[in-house]
Amino acid sequence: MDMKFQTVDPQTISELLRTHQITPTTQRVKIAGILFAEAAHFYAEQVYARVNEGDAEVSKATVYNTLGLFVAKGLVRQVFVDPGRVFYDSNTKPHHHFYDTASGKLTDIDTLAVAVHEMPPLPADTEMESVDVIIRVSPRGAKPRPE
Amino acid sequence: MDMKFQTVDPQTISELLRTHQITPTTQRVKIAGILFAEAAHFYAEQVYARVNEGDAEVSKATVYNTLGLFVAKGLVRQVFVDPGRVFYDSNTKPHHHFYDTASGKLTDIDTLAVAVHEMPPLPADTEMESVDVIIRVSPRGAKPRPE
DNA sequence: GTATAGACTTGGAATAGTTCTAAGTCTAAC
DNA sequence: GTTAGACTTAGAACTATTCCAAGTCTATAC
Repeated sequence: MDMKFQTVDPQTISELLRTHQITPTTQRVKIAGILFAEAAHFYAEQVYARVNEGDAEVSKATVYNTLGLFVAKGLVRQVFVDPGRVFYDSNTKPHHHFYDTASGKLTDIDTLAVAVHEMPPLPADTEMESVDVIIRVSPRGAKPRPE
Repeated sequence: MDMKFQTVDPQTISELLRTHQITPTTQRVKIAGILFAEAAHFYAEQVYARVNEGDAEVSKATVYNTLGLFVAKGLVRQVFVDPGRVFYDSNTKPHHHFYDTASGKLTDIDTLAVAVHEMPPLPADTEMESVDVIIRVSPRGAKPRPE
């Protein structure tokens, strides 16, 4: 069976899932195949569209369940840049993002290129989970707001 | 440090709105009064609840319209930290945020406390709009990945 | 092999936040 | 006092996501 977008060996994917305590079902392997095939950022709807492009048949509920599971297991991470649309990022190495507000496109920024220093004291009795840096950009010349 | 929900002089607010090319209507002044009364972060639902606490009567549509208008005019800024819930921040000075993922509380971080240096090259033909740094925190000892 | 329990998947209904729409109200200018 | 245009409104519509109850699969016990 050939899957259009999947360029990652299903065997490899299954192992990846297993190392994250995820039982590799058919649907999960397909979804992971899409997420890890290329360094891109997807939202649920896109994953749903891609996974059902060929002869595959995966329900929307399963796409959401699976993405949620992957997040819980630390396989992918969520990026919030847009109201009401969660991006899923399969790059788990620490990095940041450009967000083109006009096109809605997310681009990675290597952590080496941006440095946050002098971390401020955290609120009392809390521990840090993550540091997200989002640099919003827009096409040059397109003035977002008149002065 | 505890200050109750205080009101800002409507006269002052009207002037503030006018300097931002916003006609100060009754509803807009009330909403701005809430936003600027204290240094807090609100989402639409909270503004709607507050503005209707007394005898006021402002519709949900107007709350959304007004918040959108304020954003467009640069009076407040949106913060995206949570899927499907936009925070509105009346602090327009450059600053960043702590986000407590357990309580959903946003806290300001002065830019002086965090510095992003070595800005990476922007994607071609784009210009920067903003740099948002969000440091996610959770109560110490809490299960890192809630289900 | 068959039985079975628990995990997984499913379509569709439900929900939440937000936007849209079309009609009504207010206001400033004439 | 009319009127045009800006503003507000209730409720419908919309979108992303979650929930639910029922059905399917799969690994293990026999």
